[in-house]
Amino acid sequence: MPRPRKFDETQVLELAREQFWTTGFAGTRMDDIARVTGLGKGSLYGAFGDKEALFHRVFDDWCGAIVALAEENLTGPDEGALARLEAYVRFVAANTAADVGRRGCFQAKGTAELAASDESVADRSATTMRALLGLLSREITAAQRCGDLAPDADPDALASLLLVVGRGVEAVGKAGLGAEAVTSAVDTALALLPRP
Amino acid sequence: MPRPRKFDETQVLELAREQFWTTGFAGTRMDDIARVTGLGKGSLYGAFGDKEALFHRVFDDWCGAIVALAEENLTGPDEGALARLEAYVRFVAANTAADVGRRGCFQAKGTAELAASDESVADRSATTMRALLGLLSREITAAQRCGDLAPDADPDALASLLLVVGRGVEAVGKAGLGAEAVTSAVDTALALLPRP
DNA sequence: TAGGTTCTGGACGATCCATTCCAGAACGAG
DNA sequence: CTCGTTCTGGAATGGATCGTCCAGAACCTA
Repeated sequence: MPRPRKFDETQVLELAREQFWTTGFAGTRMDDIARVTGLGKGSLYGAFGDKEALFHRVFDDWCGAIVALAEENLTGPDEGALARLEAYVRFVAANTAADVGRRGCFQAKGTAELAASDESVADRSATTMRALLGLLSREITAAQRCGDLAPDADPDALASLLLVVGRGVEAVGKAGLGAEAVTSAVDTALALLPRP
Repeated sequence: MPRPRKFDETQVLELAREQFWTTGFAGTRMDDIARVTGLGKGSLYGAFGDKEALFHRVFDDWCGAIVALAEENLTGPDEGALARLEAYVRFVAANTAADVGRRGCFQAKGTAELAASDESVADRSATTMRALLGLLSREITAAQRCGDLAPDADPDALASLLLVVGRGVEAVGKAGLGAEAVTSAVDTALALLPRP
């Protein structure tokens, strides 16, 4: 009869993610993961496979969470679409502005470190970008339907811009540009959206 | 009488940078640097100090080059300011669109990996962002003077937006979003700049 | 040519690190 | 309570890696 595991997998994965987020894939040792989770390495390897498998696991989970959060925030009646778009982009910017330790986004950092050499990370990142683009485009189309955005504007183009702005503020925030410039860029981008 | 060095320092630094660019700081071994430069480790350590010192050297040089290139492209008579701004942002996007290996920008990747833990990298990144912001703002002001951009628009806000767009396209390109979306975002951003 | 000084490269030492191993413990069915 | 099975943790293994060391070579002046 199998003995059940003693630890909470969800919590262990969260702690592992935080460590990978802070020190990157190559810069994190399995001893670090063991220390922050309180588990022995035998348990970590038994439960999650090797270091790479664990990283893929937490990275995939995080990418999924990002998309789920965007979907949650970018769904509703047409009338509220523009407000939701603005709130979402401001939310992304606020996260960056609040990031005084300049840790940056886990998804962006994992991508920066590994996308060129790890196909799994590369694919997952691309899938995530396309999903976010799709959600933004859908919401822009909704805003256009109820007359809050210019009906002749290309929704995919505007979606690309908003995605790029979201990712750009994360990048410049991580690089050390002040919160004021970050907020300013977002306000400007939103103010420039074409109205009817 | 001192014996001159046998190797070309500039070339060695360039090769070292390429290796750090490809595999990151933690993911690069000094043996890798030795291999791609053709030097022994005794020579590397003798000439450049330790691994961290070498990384700082090539990172600082690269940040300087980025700013110098931007300054070169964002200088001239007022009449050409808007064209230079557009060309510069398109140039940044074109680099991203052409990056099929998804290597991304060395400065962005170094920042992503190390800014949270390495003060020297953090400072250099912040300085670079501020310099780029200043150059963009100056050029926007020039475009406003000759009537190509709305004179009442806040140049710093527009500069923040263009910087964020430049960094954002690099981030989404690295993440795997297609060249079409990248180009689209840039075209849209430039099209939305406020004209008189 | 000789000699003083510096450069060179790769073996080496010390430490690091991913992963395995296994004795002991925990679990639950019979 | 017993016993079969799985879990656990941390020592051990084997290889990795940073940085040092030093014999030999290269350089250049006298």
